[in-house]
Amino acid sequence: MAGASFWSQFELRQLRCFVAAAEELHFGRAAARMNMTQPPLSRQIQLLEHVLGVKLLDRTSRAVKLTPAGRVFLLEARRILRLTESAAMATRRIASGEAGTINVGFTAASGYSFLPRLLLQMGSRAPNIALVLKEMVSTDQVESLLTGRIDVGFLRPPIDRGEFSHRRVAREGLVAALPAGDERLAKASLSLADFDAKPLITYAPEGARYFHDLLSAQFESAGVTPNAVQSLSQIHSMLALVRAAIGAALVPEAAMSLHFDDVQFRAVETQPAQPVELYAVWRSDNDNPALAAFLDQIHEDED
Amino acid sequence: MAGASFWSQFELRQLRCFVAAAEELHFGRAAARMNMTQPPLSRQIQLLEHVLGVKLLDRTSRAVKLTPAGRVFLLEARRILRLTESAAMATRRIASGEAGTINVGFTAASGYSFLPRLLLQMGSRAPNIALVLKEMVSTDQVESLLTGRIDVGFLRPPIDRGEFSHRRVAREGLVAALPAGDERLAKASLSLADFDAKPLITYAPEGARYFHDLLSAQFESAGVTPNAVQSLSQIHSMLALVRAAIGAALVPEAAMSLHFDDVQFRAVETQPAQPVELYAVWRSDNDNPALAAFLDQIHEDED
DNA sequence: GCACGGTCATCCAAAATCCGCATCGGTTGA
DNA sequence: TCAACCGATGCGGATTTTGGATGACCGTGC
Repeated sequence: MAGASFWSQFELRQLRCFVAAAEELHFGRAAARMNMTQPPLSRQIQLLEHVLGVKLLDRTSRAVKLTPAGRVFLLEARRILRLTESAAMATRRIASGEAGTINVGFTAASGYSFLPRLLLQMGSRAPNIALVLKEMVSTDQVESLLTGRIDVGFLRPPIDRGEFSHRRVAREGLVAALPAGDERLAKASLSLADFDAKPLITYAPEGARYFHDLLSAQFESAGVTPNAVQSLSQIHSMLALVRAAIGAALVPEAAMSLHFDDVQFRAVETQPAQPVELYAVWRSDNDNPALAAFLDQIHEDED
Repeated sequence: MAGASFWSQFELRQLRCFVAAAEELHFGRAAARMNMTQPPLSRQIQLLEHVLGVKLLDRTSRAVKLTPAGRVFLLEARRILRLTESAAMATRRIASGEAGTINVGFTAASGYSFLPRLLLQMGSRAPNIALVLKEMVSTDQVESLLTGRIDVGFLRPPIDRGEFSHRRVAREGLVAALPAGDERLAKASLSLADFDAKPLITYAPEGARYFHDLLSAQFESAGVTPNAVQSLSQIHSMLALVRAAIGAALVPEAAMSLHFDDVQFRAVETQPAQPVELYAVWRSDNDNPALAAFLDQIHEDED
């Protein structure tokens, strides 16, 4: 091979040598600062100049001066070196979980109360972890967890997949949403019997399987049969129908943060008292370091 | 020596290897792209990971994947490499004179006509050369040239220093500035005799030595003695006095671009016809590559 | 179930690089 | 004229890097 020494690119070592020399304007002192002797420093700078094809330092035996091109390159070199430092720092922070990005899936209902609290808490305790929120129903969350589109999902049971870990993050009770003028508003709290044979807006089994099954079980074990006048899957749509006095609805407590004119809420006694559960679910083999820091912030006692 | 291998810093070669591997997600192909074999590429990436203290690539014998930290570092690495390219490019352009910065000194009078034309021309023919303009009198320009505060000065003769090079860039005639109503306005052009014993605003020998000496010599060789009613060094101040009908003034043609109400100009015949000279002056040992490109744009025939 | 192909890590000898000592050439100031 | 200083260069030795051979591991297909 003819020694085609094509080093068309310089190295950071050369930049560091050059910056030291340009700042000291003295090869000996620059070499001392770089913990080496003067000859190798001279060579590194010669190499850099050769790669660039540009003379950076005007050196006489008595004085070292920057050329105009050297002045410009000094600024660039300092910027590059700063960038390498910050890149290393940023990457270490990502790896340590101190900073990072987490893609979060959540159901509409969890967005009413749980998620805002969580965001607030994350903002103060882990300000460098960015959360990318994606609203999707529970089944889509499972799919997205498997493909890695989200790191963690907030969803309703059941969670069956073996490759998932999960943690219950919230429990809440049911409340009745009643239209203005409903006679049950006179009571401070209701029992399931108060809904027997009364018009009730219920959950669609396809779009809101969890709430549908939950209410079905509750009413069955209480021996109560409400009059299902309509079934929907979105809570805010249900409240709109309540407002129109189509019937009552049973919604999770968190939905009380949705304010509708002429719709009022009353506690409902159930067995157990807080039957509505929300789980955080993530892949056990998720390697996002920020996820651990995130999960540290998720505890049920927050509710 | 205990092997205190403190390499707390990575090298660009490692970044290039990492970017190749991260883009190919295959060590063999990445090595081929880097014109080397797979083992050294593996080592470079291991070294990089060791320096950062962060695992960047998840490698099984079947697949290579970026870790979250690796994804972030890939962006940073690409940015650093882009920056090195553009830094080299920019520096080469500076060195070739294609781009750069030139500090330019100029006298107030040269700013009226010559400098605007020059700026326009430079803007179209050498758009990457930035001109930093500093107005100063000729003596200050000489001082600034010596200390390097300006690369080139536009000034009046004499230029005596041996370390300077110079080039005449403009010659122009003298014109008379006359107040409204002056009887000499009836003539199309004047001779120096028209100023004999008439009130004339002259140049101060300290602040405007060149014009003072020029006019003194002109009048003396013509055998004319005007009545010097006032002496100033700034042309626009002189024109203000002309407007107030204090007297006439002799100014370079370029000053005609200064418009004063009630001040009109008439050509004045002199010997030679264009006695006012402007020179570009620079240090012969100035190493600013942009200066050569700049001087290419400076020719007397522009006037 | 087993052989095979593919992939990345490791080992090791050879090559390349880098370092530092000694020295040179050129300049400055005494 | 000489001594001191500074950066460049030559050269021998230490260090690092390279690349072929090999190993370990894992899917795949027969």
